[in-house]
Amino acid sequence: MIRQYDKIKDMDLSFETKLVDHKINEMDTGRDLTQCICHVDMDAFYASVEELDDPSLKEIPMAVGGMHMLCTSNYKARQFGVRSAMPGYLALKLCPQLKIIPLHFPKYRAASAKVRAIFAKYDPSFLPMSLDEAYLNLTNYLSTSELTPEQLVQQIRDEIQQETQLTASAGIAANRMLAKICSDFNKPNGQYFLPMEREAIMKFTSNLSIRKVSGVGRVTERVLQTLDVKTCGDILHRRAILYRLLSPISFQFMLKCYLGLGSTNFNLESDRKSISVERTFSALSKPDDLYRKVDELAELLAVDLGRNQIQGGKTVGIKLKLTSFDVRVRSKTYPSYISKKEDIARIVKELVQKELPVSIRLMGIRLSSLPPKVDDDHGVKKYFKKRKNTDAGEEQPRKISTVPSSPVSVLTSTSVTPDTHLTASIAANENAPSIVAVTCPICSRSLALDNHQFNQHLDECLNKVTVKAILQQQQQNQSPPQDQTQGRSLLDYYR
DNA sequence: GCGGATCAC
DNA sequence: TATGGTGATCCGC
Ligand SMILES: Nc1ccn([C@H]2C[C@H](O)[C@@H](COP(=O)(O)OP(=O)(O)OP(=O)(O)O)O2)c(=O)n1
Ligand SMILES: [Mg+2]
Repeated sequence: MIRQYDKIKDMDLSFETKLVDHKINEMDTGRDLTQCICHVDMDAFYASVEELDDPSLKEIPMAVGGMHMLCTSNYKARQFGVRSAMPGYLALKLCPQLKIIPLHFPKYRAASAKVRAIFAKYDPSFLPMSLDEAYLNLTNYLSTSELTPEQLVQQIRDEIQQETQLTASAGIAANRMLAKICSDFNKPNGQYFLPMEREAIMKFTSNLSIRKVSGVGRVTERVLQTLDVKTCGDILHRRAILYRLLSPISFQFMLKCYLGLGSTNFNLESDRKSISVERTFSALSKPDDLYRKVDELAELLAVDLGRNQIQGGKTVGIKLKLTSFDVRVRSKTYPSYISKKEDIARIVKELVQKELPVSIRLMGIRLSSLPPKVDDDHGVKKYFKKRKNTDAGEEQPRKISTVPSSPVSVLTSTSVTPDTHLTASIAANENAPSIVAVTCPICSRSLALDNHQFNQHLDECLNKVTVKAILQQQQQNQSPPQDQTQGRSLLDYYR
């Protein structure tokens, strides 16, 4: 894609610009500002639930999880850089006083149920995204009430606090994408209202970091940064380039970011497409050990199948994470549904066997191509679709990639290089493959990287300011001849 | 349909 | 000592 970019960047793209402008105009005109969408997100959820049972935890840095992995942390701990999905033992290096509390899922489920009961009062069709998070469409409720959106959401949050002693943050806006971002604006224990008006929305997005948009993760952020796109507003300046470089789906998603468009309706009860189970363990490589794992996982998966009343799946897949952390996925599709644990185990073992020899730290098994959901609703009713939502291609961000063959490249000729997946092409097409030994000015590690890799490394280092500041502080404070390995491993984690 | 990858939570 | 688990989507074959 970099190569494509180099080729395109100096071309005259007035034609593309005109075409894109027309599309933008179309989308802008179709904007739906009639709905009032609210995103509610509980604050430091698991940690806050733990603080209910032990209020002394509120005063100290605390995280929930184990030495292997933390699920979340309270806000005191976040000041030290302790976050979700961080190994506990590394978090302890950032914050030696950190107290780690084991997970208590039944408590989180109970708290979640209370919160959801409140959601249901204001929107019976609310859309839960996880135990601690949901979207509500408040349009109907507001039409029967004198309250302003802000007053109503304040009331909902008050009610949550009364019922659970837990605090929530909320965002109110014209669609899900915006409401989600707004809920983060005044977190914790706050709310933000973005008026359902075009001007307010355009002002809001113009300066908004693209990374705030759900669906734009670390990788996508970096790629867009390469194209000088840091905010949603930047998308307009680079619209022609983006049109040429991105797939139609990705480009459409970018325009939606620029315009602040998003879905307003909730596709409840969409069919599940796969069911899986995976486990991490200390390294295994002996075939007998691997096959024993297969049996354990097949048993778990079979139970889960029954619990969810799923007949089976036609596609059986495995996932192996090597001790190098490389991941391999393999799958095979059959003409009939697989469901018995013995059948699952047999097929999975065949798939595993082909990968031998391997040394792995994780094994996962998965069934997909599941049967269409059984409606326990009999009779002809089901033939009259309860179509609450006819949105085709609704909320599909993800996967920035090169456009297969843009309309223009068809005109301009020649089968250009087969466009590869974005990340692959960045690695492969990097114009200066010369690997150079350099020393990172931030983490002081010597690195053997090409130019692009080095820049990525710098980005990472700069993104982790909090972590590094604390690390350096610790290195200074502690006796000089100390764990070189500890500092290194922590930085490796943020590679 | 397959495999790699990204993303949310 | 120690770097999770589940499900979805997208891309290019
Ligand atoms: N990678 C992750 C992210 C989150 N969670 C769990 C723990 C969180 O408590 C819960 C909710 O996720 P959030 O992203 O909403 O994080 P918190 O609610 O903990 O914090 P906050 O919303 O205040 O930022 O999901 C997890 O297990 N693994
Ligand atoms: Mg939360």
